[in-house]
This record gives sequence, C-alpha cells and structure tokens, in this order.
Amino acid sequence: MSLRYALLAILTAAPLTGYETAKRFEGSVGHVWHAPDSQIYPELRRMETEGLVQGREERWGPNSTKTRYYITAEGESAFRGWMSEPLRYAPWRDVAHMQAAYFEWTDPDSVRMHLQQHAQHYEEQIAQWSSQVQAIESHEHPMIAARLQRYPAEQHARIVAFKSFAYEGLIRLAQAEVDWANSGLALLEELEAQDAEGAG
Amino acid sequence: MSLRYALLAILTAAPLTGYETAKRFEGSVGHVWHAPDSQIYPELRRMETEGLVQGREERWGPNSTKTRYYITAEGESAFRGWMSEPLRYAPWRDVAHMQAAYFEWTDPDSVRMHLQQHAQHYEEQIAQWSSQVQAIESHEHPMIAARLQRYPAEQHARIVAFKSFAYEGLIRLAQAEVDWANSGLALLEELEAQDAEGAG
DNA sequence: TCACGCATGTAAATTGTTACATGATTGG
DNA sequence: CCAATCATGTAACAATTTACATGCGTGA
Repeated sequence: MSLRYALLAILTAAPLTGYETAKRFEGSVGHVWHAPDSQIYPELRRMETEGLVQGREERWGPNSTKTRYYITAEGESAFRGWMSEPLRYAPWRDVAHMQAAYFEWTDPDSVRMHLQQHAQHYEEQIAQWSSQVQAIESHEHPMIAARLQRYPAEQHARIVAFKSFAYEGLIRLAQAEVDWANSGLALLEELEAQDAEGAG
Repeated sequence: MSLRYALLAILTAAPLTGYETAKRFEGSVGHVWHAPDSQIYPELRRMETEGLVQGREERWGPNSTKTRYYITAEGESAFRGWMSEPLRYAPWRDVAHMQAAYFEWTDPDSVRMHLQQHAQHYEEQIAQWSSQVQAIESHEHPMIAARLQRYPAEQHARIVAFKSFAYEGLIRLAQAEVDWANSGLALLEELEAQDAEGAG
C-alpha cells in the first residue's frame, strides 16, 4: 500500500510518465523507497481506475504516444489523509542483525568480511544521502526545483527543511550501522586475543 | 528465504515443536525477526522434505501427538553456508522517513504526533532489547541457557558476546531513531517560531 | 543504421499478511 | 468443568521480485 503513497508523493511535485516515475524510483526517491517498473506501471493504472490520478496521452514522435499521470484532487486528499494518520509500525525484520547474532557459526575471517562489508555498504549510503541533502538545500535537486515552482514561496522553507530532515534521519541510521560494525570488529579482535591467551 | 535461516538458527539451540517455534517468534527471536504461525508450520514441513530438519512424533497426552523438529547435519551445513556468504542488501524501504519527507502536507500538530509516536515506539524497543541483552549476559535467557548447554564451554564467551552485540546494534539504531524524532520536534518549533515572526 | 534511451508491459514465482478453523491438554 | 494454553493447520489475499518481451525515437 505504501507504493501507492510514494507514487502520490512524487506526483505532487510534477506530473510524470510511467517511465519517468520508474527512473525517480531508481534515483532520488529510490533512496527512500524502491520499486521496479513492473510494479509501477500496473499500480498507476489501478490508481487511475480509482480516480487518484489521471493519465493524459501525449504525442511522442510521429507514431507514438505516452501517458503522463496527473494527481487529481481526490489523489491529493487521499495523500493528505495518509499523511495525517498515525503509522503502523511493521514487525522488525533485519537479516544483518539476525546473522550477527549467530556469528559463532562461521570463522573470524568471515565475520570480519561481513562487518567490513556492512560498514562499507552504509558508508556508501551516507555518501549518497549526504549528496542528496546538499542538492536539496541548494535547490539543485530536480524534484525539489519542480516542487518549489509549484508551491508558494512561504512554504519553501518547510518543504526543504522536511526533505533534509528525512535524509538526515537516514544518515543517522546509516552512521549507527557503521559504528556498530566497527565495534564488532573491535570485539572480534578482543575475542581472538582471548583465544590466543587461552591457547598459548 | 530468511525465514528458513531464522528457523535453522533457533533449531541449532534446541529441537522445538512448531508451536514452540512460533512462540519464539513472538518473544525473543521475534525482536529480530517476526513470522506468524501460518508461515512457520508449512515452512517447517517444506524444510523436512528438503532434509534440513527432521520431525519426530512425540506423545502429547493420551490421544495426541506433536511433532518436534530436529536440525539435521544437512541443515547445519546449509546454515553454516548461509552464515559464511556475504549478505545481499535489499533496497531501502522506510515508510516513516518517506512520510517525514512530505510533512508539509499535514499540520504541525499532526507532525508532532507522528514524531512523538516515533520516539515512543523506539524507546519501547530500546527497553525490550536492553532487557534481552541483560538476560543474555546473565545467561537467564532460556534460549541462551539451552544453547550453552549444547556447546562446549570454550565457545560460551563468543556465543554470548555475539548475541549481545546483535542486540546492541538494534539498540543503536533505535536510539538514532529517537534522536532523529527529537531533532524533528526541535525543527518543528523553529519553523513555528519563524511562521509567527512572519505573521506578526 | 545502429546503439542507447524511452516507453510499456506480461507472467510466474515467492513471500508475507490476515482471517478463519479446529481440537486436545492441563491446571485450577 | 472451564479457561488458558498447546497444537496444527487452510484459504484468500496482498505485495514484491525476477525474468522475459516488445517496439519506437533520437542522435551520432
């Protein structure tokens, strides 16, 4: 169900074709929510039958058309409704931490590899999200630029502030993951030192 | 696929019936991984047909039996194989942060409510996970007690260390969520102060 | 004309959620 | 004997992933 609201969210900034939408889900919005095109096209059509968006045919070259989807008043109100409702927190599901709980089942080198990979993965995320924050705050971000054009100037500050805030939260999480992985590497060394002591 | 490895993981500590397994997924393991019984019973049977576990009928009262599942050598080796392989990191999907990015679509009171709820939710998680860490380190945790009995004393330190470590990672994440929510409440006050200034 | 990007899907499989359904055992 | 817990499922639906499939447009 959240895919639907993710779609409504980006369509509040600008009307998009299915293809453009899918691209957004690889790039900017894709940092917060991911969906493959095979899920996006049918969902947009379903949303059209429910009146949340309206698709308008556009010429594309001499022999083709493409469909651009516009959010409707009904769609905006559905989005607003979702925004004001409390979230239901889904039960936790975290493979990396589950796996870490059973690290005694693999050798120290493999544990090290896992933890290094974990740190690296989240460092990359931090880099990506940080560059998003920069692009948002400088208004260079294409979706932000499109959005600011659509909404009155007195709202610009909050629009930018909330988007930055969302990404900063993700950065905090990723940093916690990196710190955790590093503390795990330290723990590993400690355990190996103890083993050496016990053996020697 | 991870459900399967979660099941193998807890069966390395002790053989369990489907019911007991489901209970573990509500309680201790459920803090790291969740699954409803309707998913667990069929999965255990599927795993049996694949030779990863073996179900043995046990008397239960005068007229009934129950099935207790034992991990097989094949199951252990499958688990070990999974443990040594690098993780595939799933694309990010985070409703709370996605919603936060669009907070301008709802009123400040609703934003405050969301952020307070967020902080409260993760504070509860921290409390739960902290008590898990305590129970693990004191060996009072039933699964840990069962596990330590099954494995030689020289492994006890790492078994306990890794389980604590896993939970500590979750606590770090939850703390990052709480901090983020609180920084959001501060941001909200700032924005409201600015609005008041602009209006007055 | 050829490669790359734009555009739009279908199909199958897997995974997860929600609701319903049933009956035995055990302890008070 | 009654409630709580133990035990085991089915069915329907919803969401997601993966793989396959097709064809036009545009610029070099």
